[in-house]
Amino acid sequence: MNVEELSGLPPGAIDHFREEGIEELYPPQAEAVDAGALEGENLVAAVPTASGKTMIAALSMLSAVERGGTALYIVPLRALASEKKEEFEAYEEFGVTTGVATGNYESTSDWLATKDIVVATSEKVDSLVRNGADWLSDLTCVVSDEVHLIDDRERGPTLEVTLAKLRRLNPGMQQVALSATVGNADEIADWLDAELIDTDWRPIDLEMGVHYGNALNFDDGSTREVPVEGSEKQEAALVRDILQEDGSSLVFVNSRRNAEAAARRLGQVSREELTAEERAELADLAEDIRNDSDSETSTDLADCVERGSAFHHAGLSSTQRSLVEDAFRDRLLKVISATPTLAAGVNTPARRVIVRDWRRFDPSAGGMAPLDVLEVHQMMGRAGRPGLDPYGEAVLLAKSHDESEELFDRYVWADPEPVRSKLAAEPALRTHVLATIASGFARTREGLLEFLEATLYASQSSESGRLTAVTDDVLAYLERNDFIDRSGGTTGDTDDADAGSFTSAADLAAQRDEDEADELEATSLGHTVSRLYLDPMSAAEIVHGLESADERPTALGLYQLVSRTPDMYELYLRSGEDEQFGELYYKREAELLGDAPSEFEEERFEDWLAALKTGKLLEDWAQEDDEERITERYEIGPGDLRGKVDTAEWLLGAAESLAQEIDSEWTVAVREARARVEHGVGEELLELVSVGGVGRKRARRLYERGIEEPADLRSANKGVVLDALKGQKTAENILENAGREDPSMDGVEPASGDTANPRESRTEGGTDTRTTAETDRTDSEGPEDSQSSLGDF
DNA sequence: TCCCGATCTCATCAAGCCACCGGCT
DNA sequence: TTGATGAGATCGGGA
Repeated sequence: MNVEELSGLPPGAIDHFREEGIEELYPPQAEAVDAGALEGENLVAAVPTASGKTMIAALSMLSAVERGGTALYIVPLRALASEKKEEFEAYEEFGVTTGVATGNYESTSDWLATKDIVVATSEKVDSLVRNGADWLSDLTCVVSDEVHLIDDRERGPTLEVTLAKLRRLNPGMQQVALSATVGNADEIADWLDAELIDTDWRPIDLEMGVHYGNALNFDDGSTREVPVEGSEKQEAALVRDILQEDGSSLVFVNSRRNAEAAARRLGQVSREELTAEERAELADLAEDIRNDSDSETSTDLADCVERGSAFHHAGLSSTQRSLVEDAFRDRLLKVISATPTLAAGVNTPARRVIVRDWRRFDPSAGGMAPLDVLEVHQMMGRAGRPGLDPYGEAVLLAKSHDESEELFDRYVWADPEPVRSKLAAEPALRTHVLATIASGFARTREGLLEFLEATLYASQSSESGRLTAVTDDVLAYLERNDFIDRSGGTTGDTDDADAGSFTSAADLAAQRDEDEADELEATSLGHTVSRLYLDPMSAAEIVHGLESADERPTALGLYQLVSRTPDMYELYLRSGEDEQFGELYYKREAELLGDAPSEFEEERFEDWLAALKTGKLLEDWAQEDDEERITERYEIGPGDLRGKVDTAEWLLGAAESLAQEIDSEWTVAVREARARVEHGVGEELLELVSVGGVGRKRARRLYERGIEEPADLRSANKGVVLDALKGQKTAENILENAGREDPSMDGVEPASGDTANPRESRTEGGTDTRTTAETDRTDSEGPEDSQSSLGDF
């Protein structure tokens, strides 16, 4: 089918596609058009990655816009949201506008309402529903990308429930679901009342194979000699082999450490094939990586990159990740060793994909557990760059003949697992039941169960009792913690004396039969929790913690509190650290909020200490320890640090709202603790840091020179300011942001704080320029050198 | 006898990351 | 309840 034949698109769209080089539709795309993509029909497209799924979505959305509607595109990751945004923004040339809504993008609902296409993460959409964004009920087309993630234990239920809610809000809207090839795409199509497009078709061939010994055996029976020389690893031989044909490779491994080690080794291989020009470009790239953050991870990465090799995992900062991804797409980097982050993220195709580790440590399985077929296929699907490679190759590594056979059976010939809803689990329902009640989708228990009937879970499950049972447990939990009221029916103990205690939901299950016909209503607290997007269990923990504080909580106390909620990812204790943090615990026990578990409840006590570790990390950050020091001390990457800080910021923001809600007297303490994490500064710098352009380092330098608040910036000696801020441009910007009338720095010389008297160098008449003798610290060092490191306790 | 690389032993540790609000290191 | 890694110990060959 030729693009010319398409009808119902905005004028200019077809020209745009042709300019992009699109003339013919791929078969799955043509099939989608035949199935009514342009006429608002529901579709499920289960096709391999890079087979033009986005085009199917684009055609549906554009035709919906042309009919006067608006479209929503739901993605699983922020990074994908930005990627799609870039892609859709090109439609502006024919008048179709695009906006993005994710946690870190601007998100005023009014602004989004003006856009034709909105790209958002599933959580963001869920949050928008909870906060009652009106425009959501005007949607005429919703696309969900990577729907197979409904299978995910943590995040799948969110997508599932959100889709159900959007359907309820807009009964007539078009639903388009894009999925990897999965075992039961037909079930998903049934659930969504959609036409199914299920195909293995790919724009370029994918050959799958297993390397064993000196040979690479493909699924079509062909063989290729790839000898392993000396003591080198299989992946090294495979990377060299394809590199000699000027092809790139992607190596998937099962841990960060393995990714880094492999990248280091593969750098030996890739460096041999670099041109002088490439070396120079790589050196620049390495420099960018070093500049992005001070940490061992960055240095290691930069060292690899200079040789044309890189590693990629969640410990990298997002900047570093995109630097690596872009350079790989530009063929500058020859090989990336990655954890599964890369398979799930933005598009980074390679000529050859090597899945080195097909097992991953899984404590619940008691050892190494094989990866899902779906996951391995997702990695293999990264092989082959359309337009660049004649075909893609996906290779598994075997160390024995038996393993080779096993890998063929298990992954090459095998079909992916079916997608199964994970909704009927207590943690998932806890949050979604509350949200469903709070946002008015259900007002009674029956209404709630009826709503849940519209989910994939209900359509898949044969035993309907389970969902009901878990729902009842969850309702009891929510009521006990004062998030919902049940009236009309028999309500258990209504005085809520134990609102803050965490009675297990199961304990209360016994009373479920008594109150079948009751009405459900979220309490004011419940509404707040729902809107804040907190797990109710996190909220209960925070509320309880705040209520149990007799004195103003310290920052560490609050940091540990939010760190022990289920919404914070755990930082595990390494060997020996239980003692280290045990000591810290005894030293600072008084600061911690709520009841510590007994030391004899080993597991819970470990969790408590792990939360203390995370809390301490946040405290270090808020005491201006620098990145390098923290990443080293806690053995984490810059990406982890920023992730923790980000999450803490969010949770403390939520905690502040909760504190207000329960009339806690510690609201200000929470706000301050939050601001300190946000900016990574001590209390005394909070004022300064509120000025645009002033971060933790600049604030500290200004403060050391006696400039302690924004007002001081307006009156301070310019020479001193320039000395603190180095760059003239920076200094001018900051003065302007601080509201200074004459921010110009023309002709101003830096007045070195410790040698010259700032008042002499210029007569601006700063009010408070008492420079101190302690200014001479290096920028990278925190001010608190006395701040003990962990080893010092 | 010294030095350097190869080999062995042993302890250690293990994927990912979305969400409030509002403004920007 | 697995297995790759890396640090440190040990070994061995060449000069």
